[in-house]
Amino acid sequence: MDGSNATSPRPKRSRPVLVADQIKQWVVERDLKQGDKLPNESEMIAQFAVSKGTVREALRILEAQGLIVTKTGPGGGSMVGEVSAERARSLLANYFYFKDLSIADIYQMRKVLEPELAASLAGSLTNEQLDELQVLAERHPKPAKSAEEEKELHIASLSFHARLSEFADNRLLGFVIGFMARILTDLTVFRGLYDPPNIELWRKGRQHQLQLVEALRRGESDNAREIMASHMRVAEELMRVQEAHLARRFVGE
Amino acid sequence: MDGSNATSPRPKRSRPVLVADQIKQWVVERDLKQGDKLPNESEMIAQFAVSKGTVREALRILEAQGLIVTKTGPGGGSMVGEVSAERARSLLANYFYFKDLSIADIYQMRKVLEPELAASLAGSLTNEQLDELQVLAERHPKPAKSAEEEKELHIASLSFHARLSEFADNRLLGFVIGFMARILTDLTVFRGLYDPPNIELWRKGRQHQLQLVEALRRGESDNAREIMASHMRVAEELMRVQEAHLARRFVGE
DNA sequence: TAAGATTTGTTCGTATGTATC
DNA sequence: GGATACATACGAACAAATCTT
Repeated sequence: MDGSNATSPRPKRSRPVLVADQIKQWVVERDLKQGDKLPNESEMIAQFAVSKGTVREALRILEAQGLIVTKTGPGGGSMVGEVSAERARSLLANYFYFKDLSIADIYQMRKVLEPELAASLAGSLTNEQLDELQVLAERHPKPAKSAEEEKELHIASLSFHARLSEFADNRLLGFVIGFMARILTDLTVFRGLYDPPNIELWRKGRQHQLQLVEALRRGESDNAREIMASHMRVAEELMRVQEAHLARRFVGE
Repeated sequence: MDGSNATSPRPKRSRPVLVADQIKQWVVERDLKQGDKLPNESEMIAQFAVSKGTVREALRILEAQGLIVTKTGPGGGSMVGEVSAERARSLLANYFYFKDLSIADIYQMRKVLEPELAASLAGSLTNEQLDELQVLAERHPKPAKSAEEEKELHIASLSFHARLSEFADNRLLGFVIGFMARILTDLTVFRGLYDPPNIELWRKGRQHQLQLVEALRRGESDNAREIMASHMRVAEELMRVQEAHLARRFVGE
């Protein structure tokens, strides 16, 4: 589950984190599953011989990591909870907050991972899933006329990839791709990464997504891989141009 | 930094997490960097008009995510902290705790990411770094004779990859590879993924690592990529055999 | 070394809120 | 609606850690 297997000289752990570790250990030892209940506060107070406040701080620690959820009322208390994908993405985004990834970094990975995902999804999606993807790809039939429209276009395109990543059988592959889509979305929202409009590239990008859905529908694995690879080359070009533009703005003013 | 941008109907947030969000916002608004100090407990109590216990729970939430560190004594208090790579790996591992990734899942990614890393590292490492990698690769010159020795061998091999990942310029690529090395190490430790000894494959694996260091030293990017690709094929075979063995043990007894 | 100041760490008692029956 | 079982929140006091002199 965790480990918290830090290094040697152990910098002194406060009682709440100690209690949190014990609770984690308690869960792992008993092999508890999602939804299984933990002892309530008063039992923990007795069990660990600490005060109410300390137990509560320990529970908040576990809650912040998404490991437990807590409900009030009779039959309430804490139970083992599933760490949601959204929470995992947020926690990981915190790690990269000060690392400032470049567009090039992200696309170095997208270029190899997205085609891999496309290939492994060919022929394994339901018609419902394929139709949903098609709807996502068909949005915004008109190329963007303004920077604001281009921003929307960009976010829409990323949501196509985000949704695709959720269909992955390989949860690790799906998570990493979804995480990158989220990072790029954040960049698009927070920074000005959406102008100037680049009609020709967007047209190609939309065509790629539609072609990809068709290839997936027909179960053409290699074809899907190749289409996605092309799509990534276009998308990278689009982002690269905008990154350069952004840099120019910063320097020029 | 975070977002916590959940979906619409908002399931009711307790006061500590509310305060934690406010503190986060406070940090982002002021663009605080690592090491910058936050207000102390009593100031926060006044600022947010909540009790000491509530403030402390909020601080534990942020601490659990690695966002702040807290010290006692004069000049103490909370400050913005760097989320360590180890903590980020632990938090992410929690997400995958119930997802049980297969060996195949992990190697689908390693096969494309590790060669990419190797290629991008060629010619950009210092002699010191290269020597350290060589030492790691040269450990265990004798093939394993027992299951226990094979386990050590496996962990040593993974630590080579973990160290390599820390040298990556691309922090995202480095993190994902390091995370996979950790997951595989955990599997090796917790489950019995190390016998029977497979001498021939291990010999090949060790040769690959030594060849890789040489290629990196000479700055041969394509060569490094190809060696790592071979290495991954061997490693996958090694793990695949052991996974089958493990499955047989579970069924057979 | 020792004393004092500062700030977090921990406990306890009490009261309030909330969901279930 | 009322009783019950549980978490939530507050406030005051004391303990421990750490810096300064």
